Amino acid sequence: MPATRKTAAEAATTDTLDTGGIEGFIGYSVRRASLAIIENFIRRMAPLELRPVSFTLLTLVGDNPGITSSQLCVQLGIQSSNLVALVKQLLDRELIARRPHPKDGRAMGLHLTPAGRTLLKKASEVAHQADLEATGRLTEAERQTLVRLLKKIYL
Amino acid sequence: MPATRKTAAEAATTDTLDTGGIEGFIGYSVRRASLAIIENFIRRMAPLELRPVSFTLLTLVGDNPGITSSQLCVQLGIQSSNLVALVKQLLDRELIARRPHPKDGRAMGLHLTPAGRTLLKKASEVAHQADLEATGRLTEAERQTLVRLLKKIYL
DNA sequence: TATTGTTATACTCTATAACTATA
DNA sequence: TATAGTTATAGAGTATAACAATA
Repeated sequence: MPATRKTAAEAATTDTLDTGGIEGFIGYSVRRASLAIIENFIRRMAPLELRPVSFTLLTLVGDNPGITSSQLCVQLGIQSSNLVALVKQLLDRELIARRPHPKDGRAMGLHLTPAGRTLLKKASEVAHQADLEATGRLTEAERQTLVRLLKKIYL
Repeated sequence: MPATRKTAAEAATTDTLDTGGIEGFIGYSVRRASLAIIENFIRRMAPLELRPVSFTLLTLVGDNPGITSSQLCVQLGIQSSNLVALVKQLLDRELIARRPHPKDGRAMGLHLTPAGRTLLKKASEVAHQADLEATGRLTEAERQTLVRLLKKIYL
C-alpha cells in the first residue's frame, strides 16, 4: 500500500485524493489528455462554427477532391447514417458541393467550394495554434515523439 | 503539394486517401488513439458490466474510502446531476454503499462492499491486460514515455 | 449565502434497422 | 446479392436550471 493511501472513512475529510491507482492505467491518461486537447480545440474553433469531426471532414474533402460519403465514414470512424446530417450542414453553409460520381451512379463526390477553401485555410491555422497551445509544456521533439507513439497504437 | 496529393475528382476512383493533412494535428492522433484504447477497454470489460467511467469511479472509491459525490465529480470531470444515476447503478448492484459523512450532514461517504472489492480486483486485472493489449506495439519504456508526455498535457 | 445531492430536461454523439436506387 | 446514401429511432454522454436540506 502506497504511503499516500488513505485509511477508511478518511477521504471525505481531506482535500487530497489518492489518484495513483487510476492514473497507472494508460487508457486513463490518454483519455484525459484527449479531453483536454479537444476541449481547447472546440473553444478555439467555435468562432468558425466547426466541430472536431466537421473540421476533419472538411480537411479530408480538401485533400481528396471527389471523396465519397462511404470513404469518409471509414476514415472518420462514424456510421453512414450519422454522416448525413453532418454533410447536409456543410452543404447548407455552401462550404462543400456534391457532383455525380464519374463511374458510380449511386455515389456523389464531395468538393470544397471557394468559401469552403477559404474557411479551411483559416481553420487549419486555428487548429495548429490550438495544438501548440494544448501541448505548450512539450518541446517540439516531445511532440514528435508523442505522435509517433500514438500512431503505433491506432494505425 | 505532397507527391501523394490527388488531383481533382480523383479521390473517389482510388482506394487510397491522402490523410497526411489531418494526421499532422496532434489532437487528431490523440483522439484516434484514445478511441482505439477505449474501444478495446469497453469490449474487454463488458463481461464485468463496467464502463470506463464506472470502473474509474469504483477505483477511486476503493482508493479513497468515504469519498463524496462532489469529490468524484471533480476527479471524473462530470456534472453532479450526471453522477446520480451512475452511483445508483453501483448501489443497486451492491458494489458500493453509502454511510453518513462524519462531519457534514449533507454529504454521504461512499465505500466498497465486499462484492465491490472482489469485482474491482478482477476488473483491475482486466484493465491492465486491456492496456497492454491496446499498446502491444510499444515497449515498456515507450509506455512510460507516453504516459509522462500525456500528463504534461492534462495535469 | 454557499454547497451537497437530486430531479427534470435538452442537446450532442453514436448505434441499429429498414428502405431506395444502383451496381 | 451487395453497396451508396437516406430516414427513423433509441441509447449513451453531457450541459443547464431549479430545488430541498444543510453548512
